[in-house]
Amino acid sequence: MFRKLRQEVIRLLGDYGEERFLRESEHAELCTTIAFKLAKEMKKKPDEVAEEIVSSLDLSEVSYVGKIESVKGYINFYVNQEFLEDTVEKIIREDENYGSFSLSDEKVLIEHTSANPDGPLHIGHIRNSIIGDTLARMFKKAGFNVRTHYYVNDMGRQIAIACLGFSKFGIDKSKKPDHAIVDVYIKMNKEIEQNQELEKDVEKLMLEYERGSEEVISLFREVVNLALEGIKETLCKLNVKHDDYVWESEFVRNGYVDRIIEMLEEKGMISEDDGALVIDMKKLGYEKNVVVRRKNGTTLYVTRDLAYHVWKNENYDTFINVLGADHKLIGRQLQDIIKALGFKPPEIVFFEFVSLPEGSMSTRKGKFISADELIDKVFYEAKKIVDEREDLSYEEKEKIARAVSVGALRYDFVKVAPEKPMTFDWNKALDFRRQTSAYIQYSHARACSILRKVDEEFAFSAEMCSKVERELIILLSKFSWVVEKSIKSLRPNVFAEYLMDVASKFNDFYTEHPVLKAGELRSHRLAIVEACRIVLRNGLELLGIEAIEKM
RNA sequence: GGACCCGUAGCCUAGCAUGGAUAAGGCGGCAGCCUCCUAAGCUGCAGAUCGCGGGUUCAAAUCCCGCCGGGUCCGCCA
Repeated sequence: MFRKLRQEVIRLLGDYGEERFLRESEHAELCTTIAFKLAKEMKKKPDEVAEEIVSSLDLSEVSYVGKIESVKGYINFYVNQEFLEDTVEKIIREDENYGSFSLSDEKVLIEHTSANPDGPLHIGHIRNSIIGDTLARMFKKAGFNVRTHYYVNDMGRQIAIACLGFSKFGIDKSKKPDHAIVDVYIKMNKEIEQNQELEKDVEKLMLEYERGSEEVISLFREVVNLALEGIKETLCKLNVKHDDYVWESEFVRNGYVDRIIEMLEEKGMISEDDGALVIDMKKLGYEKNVVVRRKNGTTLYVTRDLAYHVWKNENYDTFINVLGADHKLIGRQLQDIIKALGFKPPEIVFFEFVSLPEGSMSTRKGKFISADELIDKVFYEAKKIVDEREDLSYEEKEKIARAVSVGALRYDFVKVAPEKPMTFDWNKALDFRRQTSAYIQYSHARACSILRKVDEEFAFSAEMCSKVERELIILLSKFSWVVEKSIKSLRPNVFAEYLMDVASKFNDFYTEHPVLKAGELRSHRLAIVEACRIVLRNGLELLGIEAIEKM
């Protein structure tokens, strides 16, 4: 609804309706600062210009603007009662579809997580998963045709090391498979450090895998699948699911890698250097060249990734990759090479690292906190709090603790803008009695609790709205607008913040306004509670957090 | 050496794209609020030279330049 209002205001303003001057404000629903800009050109005072603009506007042309006024050069727009009534009516009518809109029906591919299958996901990887999964949910809400990929790096050196360790030591079958794999991976790395001769075995294994040796392929498949099995289980606990797992070796086997090299040759972008094939990056503004084929004839990660992006171009309209900040250089190089080949480059969301107080994490050295450990500990803490309640069954308590702990985790990661570095702190992760996600879930449960007690028609009336009710409804109307802002800037934290505001405003309403004992206002307020319930539930769902009805 | 990102109250963050109305939340601290729909809640108080220094502008947390602090990258690794 707010999107509609913005469109109306832009139309009403006509020549003055430039979007970049239009903003939300604490003083009015919308305001424009265009008078400041025009005042300069016209050599007049901003408030005079604003006055002139206001008096030229005809309110009868629009349906949702109730009042326009100019204050100190700002032009403020306020909504009318019809806007409030239509908003509440639309929310209740659309229910679980409220907030959905059709910005575009393009096919979007979102690639995220894509951690090397050499061990369990750690707390840095899940920042990737949570950003990626939340973006995917938001693009769907905006009407896009979304598919998510986990790109499996099955051809890397680290996988060869894991495979070597796997065949040498075997694995502990009593452990979760990804944890069992990382054990032999770490052990093998230590062996290699002490005995450089083993490097040759790693190289041989990589070579044979790329050449397609049946035996080696089945070894790699076994190891990678074991790791993925564990990774999928972890992701599932976090409500993250990928549509497809795409193995990079596919692009070697299906000819895309050969094609990409041919294309590069045709465009004259490639040359030989000491037996290897390299892309001349100086023309694209980079210091160093990029090798796409080694002297021994094997390809590199970037070669397969280029092939993957040619494939993406053939199958999707838009592609978004969520990558750690350490991939910035190679990511930008990839974008530029793909562009130079005449294809559409991926959009990339770079997120900064999650570090431990003692420094950065390393899977190879076994220096990391696994996502599983974090999930278990947070669940345990949540369970302790829920167990204090005596009015809930065992199943209800489990369900609540699960929902609250996953919510706390997801919200903690999603609320921070991707470009901000994070330092992980156990105390903060586990102290979630006042976690924002729980606060939002609690607000939802409160709304449900009221609605459980009634069985009657709701009848919203804009005339009866208090100040808080009015503010609350305007906030509810912004749902799809905030989704749009979030996906355009690829920053899901914007929506996370919005939902917190809704919960906070709902709690204001809740404490100030009795609902069940509101007399003639009862059905009016019930409609507001119902609308809030819907917005909170749909919003939590968008963040991948379960909206529980009791807590 | 070169490049990129971050730096906002004791702590965590929003705002920066598109400069504009008293810099907004949360945590923690202090003081209050349950004969009434879930107190995982609400109210109030205290707490900020928006890293530092210049510049542009009627107006800078926001744009430009320089510096400082933290992180990252610059492999025939991924």
